[in-house]
Amino acid sequence: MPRYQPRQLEPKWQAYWEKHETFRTPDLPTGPKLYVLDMFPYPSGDGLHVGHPEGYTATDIVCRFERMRGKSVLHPMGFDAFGLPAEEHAIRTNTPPRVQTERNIANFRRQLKMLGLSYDWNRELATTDVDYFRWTQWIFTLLFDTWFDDEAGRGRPIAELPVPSEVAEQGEREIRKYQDQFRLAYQSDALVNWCPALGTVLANEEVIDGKSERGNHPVQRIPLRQWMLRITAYADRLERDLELVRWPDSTKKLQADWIGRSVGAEVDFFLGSPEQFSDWKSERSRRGFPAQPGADVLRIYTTRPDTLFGATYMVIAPEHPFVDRLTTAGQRAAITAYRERAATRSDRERTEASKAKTGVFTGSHAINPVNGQPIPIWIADYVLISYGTGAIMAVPAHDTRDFEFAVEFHLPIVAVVDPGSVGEVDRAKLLAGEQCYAGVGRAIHSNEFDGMETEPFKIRIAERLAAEGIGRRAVNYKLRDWLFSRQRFWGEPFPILHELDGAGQPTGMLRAVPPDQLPVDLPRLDDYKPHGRPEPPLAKAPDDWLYPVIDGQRYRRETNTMPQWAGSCWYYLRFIDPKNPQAPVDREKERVWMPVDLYVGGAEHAVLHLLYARFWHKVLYDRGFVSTPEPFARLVHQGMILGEIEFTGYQDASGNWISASDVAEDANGAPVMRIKTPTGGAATTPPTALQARKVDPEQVEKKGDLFVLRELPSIRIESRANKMSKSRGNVVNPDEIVRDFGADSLRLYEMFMGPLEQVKPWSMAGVSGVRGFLDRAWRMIVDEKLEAIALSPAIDDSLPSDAQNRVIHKTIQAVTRDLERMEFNTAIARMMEFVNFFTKESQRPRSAMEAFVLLLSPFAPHIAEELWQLLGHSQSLAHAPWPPFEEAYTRDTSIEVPVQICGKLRSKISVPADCSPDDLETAARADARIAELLAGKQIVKSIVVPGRLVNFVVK
RNA sequence: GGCCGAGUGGCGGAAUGGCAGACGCACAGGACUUAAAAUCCUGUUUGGGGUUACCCAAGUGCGGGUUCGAGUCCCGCCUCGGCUACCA
Repeated sequence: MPRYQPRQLEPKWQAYWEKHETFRTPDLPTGPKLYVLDMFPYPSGDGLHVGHPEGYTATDIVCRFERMRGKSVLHPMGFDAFGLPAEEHAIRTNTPPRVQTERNIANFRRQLKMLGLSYDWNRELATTDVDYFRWTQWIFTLLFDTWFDDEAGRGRPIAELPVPSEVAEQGEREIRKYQDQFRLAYQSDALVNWCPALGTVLANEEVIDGKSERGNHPVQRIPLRQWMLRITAYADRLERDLELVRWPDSTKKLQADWIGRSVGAEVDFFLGSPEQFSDWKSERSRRGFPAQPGADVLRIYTTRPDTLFGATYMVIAPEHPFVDRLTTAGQRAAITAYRERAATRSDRERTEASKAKTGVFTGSHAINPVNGQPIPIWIADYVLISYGTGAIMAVPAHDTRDFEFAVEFHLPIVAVVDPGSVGEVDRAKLLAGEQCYAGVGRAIHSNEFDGMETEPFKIRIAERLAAEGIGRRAVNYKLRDWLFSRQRFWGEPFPILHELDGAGQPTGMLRAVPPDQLPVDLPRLDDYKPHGRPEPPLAKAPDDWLYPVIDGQRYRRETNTMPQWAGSCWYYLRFIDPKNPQAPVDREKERVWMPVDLYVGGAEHAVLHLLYARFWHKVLYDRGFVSTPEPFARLVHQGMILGEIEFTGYQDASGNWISASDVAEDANGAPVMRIKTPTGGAATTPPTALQARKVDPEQVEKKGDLFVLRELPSIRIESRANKMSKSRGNVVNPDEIVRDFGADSLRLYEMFMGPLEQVKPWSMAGVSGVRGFLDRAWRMIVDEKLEAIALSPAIDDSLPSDAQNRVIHKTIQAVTRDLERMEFNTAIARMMEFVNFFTKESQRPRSAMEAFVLLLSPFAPHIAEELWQLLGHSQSLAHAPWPPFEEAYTRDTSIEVPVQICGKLRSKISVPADCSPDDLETAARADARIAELLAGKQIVKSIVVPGRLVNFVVK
C-alpha cells in the first residue's frame, strides 16, 4: 500500500478527533486563553465555496499552533441561517423554511468536517435555533428597555429616564408614550425601500442602483411603520472606540467614513420681510438661539460657516415640511410636479440624472442673517431630508454641487474665499464666478472678517452667531438609525405586543414580551407567500399565536421580523456558553473569554455586520452584561479567491479578431468596438457588438507587457482572473478538490497561494504542486515500496549531524515566526526546503522527523497525525508541545558577505559570522577580484555593515 | 467623482533600505523503464561576450528625488481591482 492516500487517512483522523473530543474546549480556560473566531457562513444551497476554507484554514492553523503552545483555545463554528433564499424556497415548494435550512446546514457541517477544522462542535449553533433566537429576542427587549443618556454618554434603563412633571401629571399612559420616544428600539413612519417582487422592505444597503441586491428587482419608496434602532446615539462612541481595536486601517477608515461625523454650525435664516429683519435680530440677541426652530426661520446646517457671506440662495429637500408654506401661488404647479417626481423617482434614476442638477424655485426668499440680503429658496433633490436639517445655504463659489446648480439655473455666484496661489485654481475665474473652489484660504467680501484664514474664521463666526442667537455649533453624522424590521416570515419574531382595546383596535400602547415567556417561536403557516402588500406574512398566523392574552389584557403580536443582521450581532457571545438556559451568556465565562482575540472574515462585512455587532455590544456593555467595550480585539480580512486566469479575445460578427485595445464596454458591460471620435463628438451609430472568446494559452504569447495572439501578433488578448461565478462557470468546488487531492492539500494550497489578505487567482496546477510536497514528505518518512506500513529505512535514532541541526532549527525558527505573523505561505516554503534537504539525506534522525511532523501539523493535520503515529506515538499530536529551536543552530559560523564597489556587486567573501567590521573590511580588500578593481582608485568612503555587506565608494 | 488596495520571470509569489526572483507551478534536457506514468537529477529574468569554469550590461508599471546603496522611503503620473457615491 503505503503510498500517501488522503482518502483513507483523512476520514480516519476526523473520526478519531470526534471520538476523543480532541478539540473540546473547557467551560473556563485552563491556561492563557485565546478566542479565535471565523465569520460564520450563511448555509446556502450551493454548499461551501473555496473562499470559505481560506479564512477557516488560517484560523484553524493559528488555533492548532497555539494549542500546542499551551493556550486554551476557543474555536467555535455556527450558521447564520435566517435569510431570503430559504424563504423563497419555502414559497416555491410550500415547505417550512426550517426544513431546507436544516438540510443546508447538514451539508455545510459535513463539508466543514471534511476539511479537518478543529472546531469544538459541541458549541455549534444556528441563528435559527429557537434556543438561540430566544436570546436574540431577549437582547431586543433590552434595547427596547434602554434610552441613551447624552450627558452620561451611555445607555440606561428606561425606568431611569427623567420624565418632565407636566407629563408625569397626566398619568401612566402618557409616561409610557413619553418613554417610547427615547427607547433605543422605537417605531417610526419611515420612507422605506419597498420591493414588490420580494414582498418586503429592504434596508438602504440592500438596495443597489434602485434594484434589490438579491434578485435585482425594482424598488419603490413608500412610507411605512417600521422598527428602528437608535444606532446614531452611539455614533460618537462607535467612531472613537475604533482606537481600541487592532483592525486593518482601511476597515477602520471605512467605518469612520460610514459614521461620517462632521462638525459645523446650524444657522437660522429669517423668513419674514426685510423690514422685520432688524426686529427679529434684536429679539434673537435677547432671547438666544431656540432649541427647536420656529415657523419664522429656515434652519440650515453647514460645515463652512465661514462662507455665509457667499450664500446666494437656499435649497430645501422636496420632502421638507416648509415646502407648502414657502410655495407661492405662481410656483405651486411646478413645485407639486417636482415633488411628485422626486417621490416616485428611484435612487437609480437619481443616480443616472446626477450629472444634471434639477430643482424648482419656491417663490419665497429668506434673509441671510450676516448681511441682511434676501436670497431665493429653491427645492431640489440634491438636498436630502434625512441629513442635517434638510435645508442648506448654497454657496456656489465654494461647493461643487451648489456651483453646478447655480450654473444650471443662472443663480449668482459670489467668491468669499481667496485661495491665494493654490495649484490648480484659476483665481481670476473663481472671482468671476466661473470656477468653484472648495478648499481653504483667506476671507474676502465678508465685511469685517476679510483677511481671516478659514479655520480661525469658522471659530470666530460661530462665536458671533451664538452671541447673536442666530446659530450654534452642531455635529452631524452620515450614519442613520438602523431600519430593523422586515416584512418576511423567516426571521426572528419581534418580542413585542400591541395592546388592543375592547373593539380589538390597537391603543398605541406597547409592551415587550416578559422574559419568562420568551422565546416567541414562529408559527406554522399554511403557506409562506408574501401577499404583495407591505404587510408581513405573520399576519396570516393562527389567532392563538397572533392574539395572546396576558394578565387579562388582549394583545396583537408584532408581525414584522428582524433582519438577517440580528442573529450575527451577538453569536460570538453565545459560543462562550451555548447551552445556558438562564442568560445569553454566563457573566463569569464572558469575563474570562472575551474579547475575541482574532476575528477573520471577508472585507464585504467591513461596515455593516461589524458596525451593528459593535453597537449591540456597547448596549450590552452599558447595561452590564458584557465586560469589554469592544467585541473584536483583532480583525483580519482574507482576500478574495478568483477563478483561474483566463485569456480572452474578441471577435466581430464575421469572426475577425479585434484587438483588446479596441474593445470597450457598453452600458450593460457587454463588449463592443471602441468608438474612435477624434473630435470627441458623440457617435451617431451604435457601437458594433463583439463576442468574447476564451483563448487557449497555447495560442497566446507575451509581447512586452501585453499578451497577443501567436498567429496574429497585432491582436491583443486580455489576461485576467475573474470573480468566481456560476454564470462564468469558473467556480471551484471544495468537494472535488478534497476528492481529487485531499483536504490537507486544499488547506495547504489555500495557504500557499499568497498572503492571506491578498486577492489571488485559483490554479489547479498549484493544488497538485502542494500535493506533490505532501507526497514527498510522506516518502521522506514512510517506505512506500513495502506492502505493510513501515518507516523509511533511512530513519534511525541517531543524533542529527551539525548540518542537519542547522536545517532543523532554522526551519523551526522560521515556521514559528511566520505563524506568529500569520504569514503562512512562507512558512510552507520553509517546510518544503526542509523536505528537499532531508530527502537527500541517507540518514534521517527520528527526532528531526518528529519535529517536522509537529511543524506540519497545523497546516496538514491528517497526514501529520498519521506520520506521528507511524513514528511511534499512541496519542494525537494536537496537544503535543510545539518544538523549540536552539538559537545556536540558527546562526551560521561562517557567512558569505557581498562586496560592492559604488553599490554594484563585485565579489563575495566568506568570513566568520562574528567578524568585526575592521576584519570584514580587511577581508574585502584582500579579495583578489576586489583588490584588482580597487587598484589605482581612490577610496572615498567604505561602508561596512557587519554580517551584511561591504561597499567601497571610489573615484 | 471619492476612498482603499495592488503592479516583480511564462504563472502564483519571496525579499528588517544591503547578493532581486526564496518556495511552488509550468517548460526543457537527462536518469530509471521494453514503454508510459510515477520518481529522481540538472537547467530556465533579458540582452551581449566566452571553449568551459565564467564575464559584462540592463532589469521590480512610468518619470523624478533622498541615499554609499531603493522592489522597499518621498513627490508626481499610468494601469488594474475592490468599496462607495449629491451627507451641505
